[in-house]
Amino acid sequence: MRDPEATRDKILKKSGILFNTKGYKATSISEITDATGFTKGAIYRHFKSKEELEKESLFQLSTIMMEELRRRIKEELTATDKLLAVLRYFESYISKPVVKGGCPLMNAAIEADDAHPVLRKTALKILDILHQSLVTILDNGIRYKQLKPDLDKDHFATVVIASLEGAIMMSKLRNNNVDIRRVMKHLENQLNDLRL
Amino acid sequence: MRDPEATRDKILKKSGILFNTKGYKATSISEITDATGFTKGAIYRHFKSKEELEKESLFQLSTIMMEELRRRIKEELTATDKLLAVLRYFESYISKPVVKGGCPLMNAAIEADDAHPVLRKTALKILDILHQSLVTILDNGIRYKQLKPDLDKDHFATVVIASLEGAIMMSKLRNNNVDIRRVMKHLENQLNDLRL
DNA sequence: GTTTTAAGATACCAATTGGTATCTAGTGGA
DNA sequence: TCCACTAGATACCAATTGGTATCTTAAAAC
Repeated sequence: MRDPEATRDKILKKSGILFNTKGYKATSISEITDATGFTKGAIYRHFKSKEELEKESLFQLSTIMMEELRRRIKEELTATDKLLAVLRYFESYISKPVVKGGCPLMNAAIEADDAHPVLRKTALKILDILHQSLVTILDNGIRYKQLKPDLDKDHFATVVIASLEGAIMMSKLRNNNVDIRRVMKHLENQLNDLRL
Repeated sequence: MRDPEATRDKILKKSGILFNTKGYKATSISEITDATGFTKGAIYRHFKSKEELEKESLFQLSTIMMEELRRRIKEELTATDKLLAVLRYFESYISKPVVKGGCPLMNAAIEADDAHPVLRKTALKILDILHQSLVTILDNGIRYKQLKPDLDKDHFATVVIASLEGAIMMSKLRNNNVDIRRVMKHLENQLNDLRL
C-alpha cells in the first residue's frame, strides 16, 4: 500500500500543475493536500519547506518540457526540420499543452524576483538549456551544409525563444492560437532565409 | 493637511509598484499600508476591495506606460522612426524603466488566470490598445508611401509585441540587456525590409 | 462659531498561512 | 513473531491574510 517514492512523485506532479497554473506564491500547502489526498505530514516528510517543493516542482516541469522537446527534435533529421519541430512544439503549448498553465520558464521568470532567488536560478538554468539546444541544432545545420555558415547562432536562438515565449503569453491571454501562429509563420520565414 | 485625492493617488502609485514587482496575489494590504504610510481604513475608504485596487493599479500602470509610449511616438515624424521609437521604448524597460518590475501587461497576463477575471480583462484591453497603436503607425506608413502597401499589419504588430515582451522577460531574468538588444536588431532588420 | 460631513486611524474579526511536534500504523528485516 | 523504522495522519502553533465596525478629527458649509 505504502509507496514513498510514488507519494513524492504524486506531490511533485500535482503541485507542479498548481504552481504552473495558479502561481507559486498563490498556491498554498492546503491546496496541494487537497489535490494529492495526502496530508501536510506527508508533504513535509518529503520536502523540507514550501520553497524546496517549488524548486523541485519547477525542475520537474522543465524536465518534462525539455524531454518532450528533445524527443521531437530527435525525430527529425535536418536542422531545418528540427527547428520546425521546435516551433510546432511551442504551438502545442496552446492547443494541447504538455504541462498545464503555459510555459514553466516564463511563469517562473515573471514570478521570480530578488525575493525568490531559488526560482530565479532554476529559471535561468532552463533558459540556458533551451538556448543551448537551439544553438546546437544551428551548429549542426552549419556543419552539414544545411544552413548558411555565417548566421549568428546566439542571435537567432534568442529571437526564436523571445518571440515564441511572448506569443505564448499573448495566445494564452487571448485564449486562441492566432498570435502563436503568426509568430510561427514569421519564424518559418526567417528560417527559410537561413537555408542553403 | 488632508487631501483625499492625493491619498488615493499615493495608494495607487505605491501599490502599483508593489503589484508590478512582487505580483498581485503576493502583495498584501499591510505591505501597501507600510509603503504609503496610510492605514487600512484609508485604503478601504478609497477602494472597496483588494481586487478593485489591483484593477485600478494595473489600469494606472498601463496608462503611464501608454502615455509615455505615445509621447515618444509623437516625437517622430515617419512611420519608420515611430516604430524605432517603440523598439527603443521597450529597451528602456530594462535600463531605466518607466514603471518598475517589468512590463505590466506581461506581469498581469501571466498572473491572470480564470480565477482572476478582472486582471485578465484589463490585460486584454492593454494588449489590444498596444496592438492598435502599432497598426495605426503601419497604416499611416502605408498611406504616406513610407512602407510597402502589401505588408500584413496585424501580423507584423503581433511579431513586434511578442518578441519584445519575450525579450523583456529574458533580459529581466538575465539581468542584462543582451537579449532585448538582439531582438531589437532583428526587428530593425524586419522594419527595413518593409520600407519603400 | 457651530454643525455636518467624511477622511483616515484604531481595534477588532474569522479564516488561512507555512511550519512543527506528536502520534499511529504499515512494512521490511531479524 | 516481534522489533525497529519510517511514512504519513493529526493536532497544534503564532503570524498574517482580507475585511469590517467603530471612533476621532480635520475641514467644508452654514
